[in-house]
Amino acid sequence: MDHNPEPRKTRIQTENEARILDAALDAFSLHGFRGATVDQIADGAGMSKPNLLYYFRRKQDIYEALLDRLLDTWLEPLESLNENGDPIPELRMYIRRKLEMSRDFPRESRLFANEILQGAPRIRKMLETRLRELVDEKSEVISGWMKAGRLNKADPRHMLFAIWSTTQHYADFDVQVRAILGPGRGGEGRFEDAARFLETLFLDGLKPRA
Amino acid sequence: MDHNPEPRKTRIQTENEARILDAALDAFSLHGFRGATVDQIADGAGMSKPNLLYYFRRKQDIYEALLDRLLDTWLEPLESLNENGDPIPELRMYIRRKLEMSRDFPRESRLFANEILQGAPRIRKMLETRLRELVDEKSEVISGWMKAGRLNKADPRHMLFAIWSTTQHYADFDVQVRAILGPGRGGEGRFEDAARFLETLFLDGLKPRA
DNA sequence: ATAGAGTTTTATCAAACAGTCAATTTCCGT
DNA sequence: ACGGAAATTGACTGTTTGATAAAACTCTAT
Repeated sequence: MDHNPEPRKTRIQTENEARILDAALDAFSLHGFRGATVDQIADGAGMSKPNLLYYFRRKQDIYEALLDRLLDTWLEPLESLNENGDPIPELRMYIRRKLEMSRDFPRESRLFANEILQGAPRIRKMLETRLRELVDEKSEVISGWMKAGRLNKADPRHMLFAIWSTTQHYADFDVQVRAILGPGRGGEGRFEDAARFLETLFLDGLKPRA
Repeated sequence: MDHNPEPRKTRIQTENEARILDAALDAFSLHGFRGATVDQIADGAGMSKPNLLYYFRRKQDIYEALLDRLLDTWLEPLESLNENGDPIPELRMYIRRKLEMSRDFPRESRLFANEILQGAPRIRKMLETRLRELVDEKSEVISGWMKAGRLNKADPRHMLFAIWSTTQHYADFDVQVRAILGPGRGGEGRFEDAARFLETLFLDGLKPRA
């Protein structure tokens, strides 16, 4: 009755798939799906193109495997926004974690940015279902906090957009950020500066209290 | 003595260059430099590929002409930030204008986003010189406002990053924004909702006043 | 050690690609 | 209306690209 539902992976298979996906992340995050080439990925993974295509039969398969694999990681911080926590620390934590993801996984951020920039042809469905439901759910939570007077009243969805955009900016626009901050301010400390600024912005805003 | 410094442009030349640049903006903003093809652009411009290449000899020339042409437009709102104005209205105006640019020129925004995402190989120099100097100058203005107690103290450069990222998000991540807001909230009104939210965020923040 | 699955390589293909060229057609000032 | 400049076209080139086939090699469980 066992019709071989999950072919067991060999050591080599596991290793090579990992190398391929890593090289593919480099290529796709930098050039987008169309701009990246299989040769480039094979080169980065240190193997011949036909050998790469032995593991992933089509270029598209590599790309989709990457997106699949990264999706959960990407949404996890929002998923763990806790309705029963204090709004301010919850928000602070969410912003901090999103910023850390930009610092630690910039390629992943750029991969998603590229995909969405190009019209999200391969994850449109996911955006309209899974992501939308998650945002709907968490928007209710935030809305509840606002109605209880524990947060200023504002559109919770646009609030999430603002958190995403400001934090992901440090991965997606890294080149620009570093060009502007220069070698001094643009070093490793830039993420702490960003964290400090974003905390001020999201909690207090910029208008001095009268 | 006249060694033909600026060959006069004919009517057809003017028209065709405009059509090409428009079609190129479609293509490059959606697929990036490497992902867009000359055939695609020629098709969009309604002419044959050799004819297109009669006006721009290389693909790269079209791309660079686009970037050149759009740069001034793109930086203009920041350039017109007025040191002698009131900080709050100045900020409000700047955010509003940047948001309007996302609404009215989403392709231009995506073109720059693509270029920077891909490491800014063709505008790196400009980022490190012209843009950086502009930001330095305006950061001083903002810093002055903060020192005078007319704005909360915060890093002015990261403040600009926040304004850029939140406003451009509505152009660059438009697909995602619309997927999440749905047909109801995602209609034309989304920019007014965004404007309202961003004003609340940047001026008051989210923490209720004690 | 060996058989067979698993892996890698060489050789190759057709399509897509950026760009060229010579020949033709259209435009426009006189 | 006409002559020369400007514009357009079809046919083509060399290269890159994604993908395939089959042969050769390597690993591993027995």
